[in-house]
Amino acid sequence: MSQAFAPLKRNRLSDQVLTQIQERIASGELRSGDKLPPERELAESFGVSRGAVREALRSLERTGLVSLQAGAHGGAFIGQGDPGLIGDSFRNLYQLGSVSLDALTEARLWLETTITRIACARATDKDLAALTANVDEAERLLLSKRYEDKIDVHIEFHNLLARATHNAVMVMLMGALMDVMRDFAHAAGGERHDLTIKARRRFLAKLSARDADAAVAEMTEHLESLHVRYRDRMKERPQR
Amino acid sequence: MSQAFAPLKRNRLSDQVLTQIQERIASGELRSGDKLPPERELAESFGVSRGAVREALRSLERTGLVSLQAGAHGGAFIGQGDPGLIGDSFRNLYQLGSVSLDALTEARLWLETTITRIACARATDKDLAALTANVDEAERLLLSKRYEDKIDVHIEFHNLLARATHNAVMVMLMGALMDVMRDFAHAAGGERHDLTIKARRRFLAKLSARDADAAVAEMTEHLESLHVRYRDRMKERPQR
DNA sequence: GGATATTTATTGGTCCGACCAATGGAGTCA
DNA sequence: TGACTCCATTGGTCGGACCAATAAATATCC
Repeated sequence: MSQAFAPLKRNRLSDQVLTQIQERIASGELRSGDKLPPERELAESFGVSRGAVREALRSLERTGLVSLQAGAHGGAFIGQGDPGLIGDSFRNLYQLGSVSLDALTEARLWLETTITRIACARATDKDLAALTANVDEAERLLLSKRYEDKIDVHIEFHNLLARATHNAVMVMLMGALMDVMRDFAHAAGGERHDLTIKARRRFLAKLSARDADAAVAEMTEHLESLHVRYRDRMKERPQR
Repeated sequence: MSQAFAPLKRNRLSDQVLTQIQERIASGELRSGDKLPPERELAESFGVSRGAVREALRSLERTGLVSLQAGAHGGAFIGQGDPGLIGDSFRNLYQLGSVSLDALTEARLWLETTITRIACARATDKDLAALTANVDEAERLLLSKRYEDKIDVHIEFHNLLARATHNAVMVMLMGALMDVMRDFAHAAGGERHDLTIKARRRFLAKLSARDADAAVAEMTEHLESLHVRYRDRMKERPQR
């Protein structure tokens, strides 16, 4: 059958510079902490203008691949990546209408169910203490005016729970979804945080008892009611 | 208590331009498909040089927020985001040593378990047909020389399974993890694909019968053996 | 001598003004 | 009518200048 040819676009010099540096990172030739030559040198060895090099570096910086630093011993240093970019991606996809709120909350619920099960098996005393401390903090903030703070503490609970799986990727995935959720929460505002806190204390009891099914049931119920409430709120707002 | 002040760095003009455009997208003022003013105009209204504007646009382009297009009716168009960026983020995090192979495969296994359960409940005949067709294709390719092709077909199986959840976010998450897995597979090479195909046929039978527990068992066993094999292979290679 | 201020070299950040390259529409000619 | 040519618009590149941050080297002062 006839192959569908790729549209091919790669004519920009700055993209070629970008690609070449990326390849050196992928191949392991450039590693975290290494320093790239100065822009002027790069420009010369690539045979392009400094502007082209800068655009490439700007792209790399945006992806967390390099971080730029001015000054005498500055330069373009290979970074360590940025887990926050995953959340940014989702945020953008949502803002641009490529994913729906429903899909996000549904996925989050499934993810959190899994996380709860794993956390039940793996959570250390330290993890449980951190979760408890978080709920305590939330309770302290009940009377606070700044509801952004309150929301952030509640969001953090989910991230702490993910951390109890002791799996870095899971922490990142959950963190990414919660980043988007934070936007909603800030926009939607005013939850019944007192009820949430009570639910979380019950949840933590189940978790401490290593009763996975009961913990999942508690979590599911809470999240689903929250989802319904968000959905109602967002309906009243202009869709973008 | 004393607040820990943020380090603050935002002095670059190009970053301020970037931020302002991003905010207009976030606020919904700029939507998918809209066109930004020409670079020269932007530069004038921001009161900065064209170079600064270009660097900002380059950043936006990298994130899939805008796509640049030369020519008479060209310009910077607001895009729709790029789901592939999530996979890129993980790839970078791995390459730069911020996440381990173990964490990735473990998370993938958990994710795939969830996906299997959901797919069992939601997969349509069309989904099942697509999965079957994929395995057929894999069988046809058994004798092929190009092992990259064979691997890609095998990878695609997991993406198709994720699609059977009918949740776009889940598809993206799985797709992201599989992107990284593809790199490994290409590097590690030569699997016993004939065995994999047999396992998948058994798996599909369980899935068609809507027997979630059995399907999960089949999937888990296969993935775990795969994981062990990868790990052994990568040990022989220089770690980066 | 040692602490402090100053200079200086390096490197990213910005600007300007020019020209090239792609592209689609208007105008032209057969 | 239809194919061709020109041209205005807009991104892509260039180079060469200057500013700003930074740390090391140097000079200065007690």
